[in-house]
Amino acid sequence: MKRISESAVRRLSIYLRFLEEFESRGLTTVSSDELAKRGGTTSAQVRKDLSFFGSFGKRGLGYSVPELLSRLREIMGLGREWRVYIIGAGKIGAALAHYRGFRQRGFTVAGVYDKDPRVIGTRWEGLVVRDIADLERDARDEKPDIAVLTIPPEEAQKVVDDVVRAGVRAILNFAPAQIHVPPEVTLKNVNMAMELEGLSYSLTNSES
Amino acid sequence: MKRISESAVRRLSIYLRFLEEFESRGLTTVSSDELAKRGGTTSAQVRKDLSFFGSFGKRGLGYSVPELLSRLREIMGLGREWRVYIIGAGKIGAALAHYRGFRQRGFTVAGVYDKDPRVIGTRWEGLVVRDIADLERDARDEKPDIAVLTIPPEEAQKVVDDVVRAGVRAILNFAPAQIHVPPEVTLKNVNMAMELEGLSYSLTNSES
DNA sequence: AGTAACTTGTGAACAAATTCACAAGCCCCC
DNA sequence: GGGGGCTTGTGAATTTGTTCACAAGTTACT
Repeated sequence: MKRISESAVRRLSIYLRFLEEFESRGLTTVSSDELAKRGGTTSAQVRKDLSFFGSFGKRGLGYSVPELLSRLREIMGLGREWRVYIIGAGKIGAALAHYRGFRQRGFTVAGVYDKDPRVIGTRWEGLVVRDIADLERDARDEKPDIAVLTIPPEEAQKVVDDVVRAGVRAILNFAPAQIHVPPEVTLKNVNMAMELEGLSYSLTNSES
Repeated sequence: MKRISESAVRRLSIYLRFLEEFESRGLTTVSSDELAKRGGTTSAQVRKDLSFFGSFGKRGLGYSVPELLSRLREIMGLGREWRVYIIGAGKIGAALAHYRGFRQRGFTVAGVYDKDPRVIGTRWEGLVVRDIADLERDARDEKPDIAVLTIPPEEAQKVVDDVVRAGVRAILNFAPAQIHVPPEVTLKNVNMAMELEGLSYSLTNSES
């Protein structure tokens, strides 16, 4: 199977969101053009993205909203529960745990870890904060699917090594650190500093 | 001037971070290969990215850390102060305001807004939370450079329209909503749901 | 049944981004 | 001052991603 680009996967996410909205509004079909307009892309792009996984539409008519929705959910792997460790009992982790779409899409917080002895043992978003020292052992045991890192950058690589050794296959990293993982592990970085710098760049270098 | 790609700007951010680290360790020169290894790219890529703005290196030697650092800072527009409105006095906004790198890179919180009457008027990260209804008027007055949106998706587009009308030229959007802005405004989206879905996708579709 | 109005799916053309590969420059040491 | 060992800067080649453009399928209407 040919590899789809990362940007295409992002677009699938966007289409999914619109389809959810369309469904809740009771619409039954949607055209590539409508999806494109809402998502800021072109209809050809939408069709190419979808055609990668099969042909789900009807010529002359468009796509069936419920069908495309269920196909996309399946493609994106949203049919099942994903168990997530949140490492770093801070504000970002809390925001994530609170986020409606998190549970809605099948993500469950299976454990929260921190290093600070004053925090360990306290309740946090309905869970008891565990000691980060036990992370690897617990992970071997509970086999979470995803680790979310919201800790200071200095400790990030060590923690990643721990969870990777324990078998975690996907990491969402909020620490402003460049993490290295073996090729079988998927790593996504979300870096606010980088986004801000991107804005700073475009504010500085735009002689539109 | 030819346009540099968005991914190239992101890489510049990464190089910048490493250079800061190298400087603090007292290193005076660095090669494209060292930057590449740390940043997960190739030396050719590093050189191409930098050559876009001029030639800062010395053949046989590499790049001078302090010089490249100051050049990159200048390129990225980090020499000055950027005034930021945070819209939505929630956890993500607080995480951002707390983030060391935020101030360090010249970003200052110039105002915090919320809609909730119970929150308006209270102190939040050293500032008094203002009423989101006054947003447009205040923005016309204070002319912030950047607006960070950490509010529910339903209200996001309206708020964006307000700040754009008031002259804001850059928006960092954490709301899981597709926002539309005129072409002269730079918009960056950070969408946790999307990142998680990306992980879900790769966990599902990896027969490595 | 025929026609008009749509919309998909997809090769082919195009554009953008990345990698290759190598001449040219620099430093150090003998 | 010449040679060896590095490293940059950059056109050219390659790979990857996007857009075009159109045949083919579908529905609705007469």
